[in-house]
Amino acid sequence: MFDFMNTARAITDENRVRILMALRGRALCVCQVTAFLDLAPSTTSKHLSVLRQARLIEGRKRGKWVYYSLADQDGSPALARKTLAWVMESLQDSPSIIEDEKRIQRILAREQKICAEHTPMDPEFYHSMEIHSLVEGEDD
Amino acid sequence: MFDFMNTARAITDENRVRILMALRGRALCVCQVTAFLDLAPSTTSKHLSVLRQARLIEGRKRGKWVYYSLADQDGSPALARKTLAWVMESLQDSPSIIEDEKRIQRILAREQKICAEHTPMDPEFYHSMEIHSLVEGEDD
DNA sequence: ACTACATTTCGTCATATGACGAATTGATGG
DNA sequence: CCATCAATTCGTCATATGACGAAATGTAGT
Repeated sequence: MFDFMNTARAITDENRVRILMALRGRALCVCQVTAFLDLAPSTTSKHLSVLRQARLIEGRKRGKWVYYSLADQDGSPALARKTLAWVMESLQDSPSIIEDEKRIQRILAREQKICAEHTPMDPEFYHSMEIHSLVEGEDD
Repeated sequence: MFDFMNTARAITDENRVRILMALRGRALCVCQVTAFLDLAPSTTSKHLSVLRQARLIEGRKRGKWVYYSLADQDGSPALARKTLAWVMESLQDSPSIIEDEKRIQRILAREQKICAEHTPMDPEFYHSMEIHSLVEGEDD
């Protein structure tokens, strides 16, 4: 019950739900999520922390940046997997989520012009271009 | 998105989740739910109102009493159905929920001694006597 | 070591939420 | 009609939550 309520509370906030949907099929670092949500970095960080504690997302450090992605299909508890499936299924056609996706695309494009290093380029990290194969390697 | 957040917020409260689980397979009136949760009637009423607005439960008036049951499989929106399925599936083995079930049984037994009319008896109302019939349809 | 930048932690503040009791509404039955 | 009981609505209060900025932490490059 505790775990369930913890998970339920994690998806109570609209910005956190937007983060989950934004992470479909890719990893984003905190500053990208911050730009996306247009919040203070500290606020974004807190949201990510809540989602991580609920085991809905995972963070991987890469140099200065921490990249967050949806929790691994296999490694995460059943509750987290079912919750993600429920959220994705419920919102994939939501107009505001589709708008968000466009917004993310713009942010990613802009970032690549300004600062190429920002997007991690090794294919090892990048098999998350499709929704199915979310970040696989696990080393910390 | 609005509907989704509304639904998500509805299941953020532990007492509301307990209500949903308590209503598996039966209808309960407000005073029974109140006894079950050990809350003030006004508080229970508010919780039920939130759940009903999220289309997760339905209320039917019977004389002085209002009986609440889980939302009908067919009549309710897909979001509500999926949400209920997710909650039921996630919590059906939870120890605290099993304890709750015992508590409900005690309340129902006691009530039947004191006031037999309290439990509605026509089969038309009782479409939900089994737990299974509520949770099983999970395809769309 | 020093600087720059990304991220996190912490303290604070405004608002949202859940609890209650009092008062209201609605139905039953004397 | 009036009393009674179930349920709801409303006002209030304490606490939880999400927002921010300031400060701390961590990493890379000079």
